[in-house]
Amino acid sequence: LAGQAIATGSPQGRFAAGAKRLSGRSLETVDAHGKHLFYRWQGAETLQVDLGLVGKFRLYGSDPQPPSVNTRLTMEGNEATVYLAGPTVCELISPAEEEAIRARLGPDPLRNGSANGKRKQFAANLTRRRIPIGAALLDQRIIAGIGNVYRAEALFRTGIDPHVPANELSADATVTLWSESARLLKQGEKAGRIITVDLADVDARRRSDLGRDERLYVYGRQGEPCRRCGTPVAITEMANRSMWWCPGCQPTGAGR
DNA sequence: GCTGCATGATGAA
DNA sequence: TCATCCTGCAGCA
Repeated sequence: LAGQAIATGSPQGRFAAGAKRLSGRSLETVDAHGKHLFYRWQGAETLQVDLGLVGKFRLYGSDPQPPSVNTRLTMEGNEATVYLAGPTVCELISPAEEEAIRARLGPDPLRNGSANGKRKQFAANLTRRRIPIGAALLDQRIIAGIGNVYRAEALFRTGIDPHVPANELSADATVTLWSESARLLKQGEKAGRIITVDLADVDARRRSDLGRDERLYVYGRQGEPCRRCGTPVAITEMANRSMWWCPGCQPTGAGR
């Protein structure tokens, strides 16, 4: 859509004023910081989008389906049409407001910038928190872009006990956790879906077509035997969300 | 046709 | 810490 004039609309109506304001304008660039998306329009206005839990984009080429009545925003370009429904955030902001939002987000492993610098920022952010590391990973001010799936999977893969206080994580564990999170996010970006298992842990016959249940180690698998050690996967509420982990691979205090 | 749930964020208490 | 918002879909009757 970028680099061309876009026709916008809001079938659902909740973004009607914004859509009317943007319609016919040129979309200059699209950028992401963690889960926040920034559409920058001609005229120095930014459309900020955050999908939240249920938000969804639908993409079409030359012949789009009609939008559902719940579609918050439609954007039609020359060769593509995008529908947005259910976002937590969809609003027009100024460049200054965009900057303020960025300023309170933690480092995003998928953004350009010195990997070392971002990792150190992550480490510094952890030392100021006493909350469990499993809660810290969901706080977008500490690290931007990790959600409920990646927090469980990254902690499993690094063998860290989710209950260890963020400020008590060892330097080694902090480095490992950052680099593993970054690696998983990049892999997911490339694949277009979340895959955290090593091929070594997958039945050879299924490697080319992993079922949904085979792409992850612990997320959503309470009670099932751990794919690495066989211990039943545990579930704990942490930061208001379900947290899955393996008491065998992530023993009490591991990572401290 | 219902109900409950989901890869979240926010603002009040 | 909790309720609330937002949508679509699977799993039920």
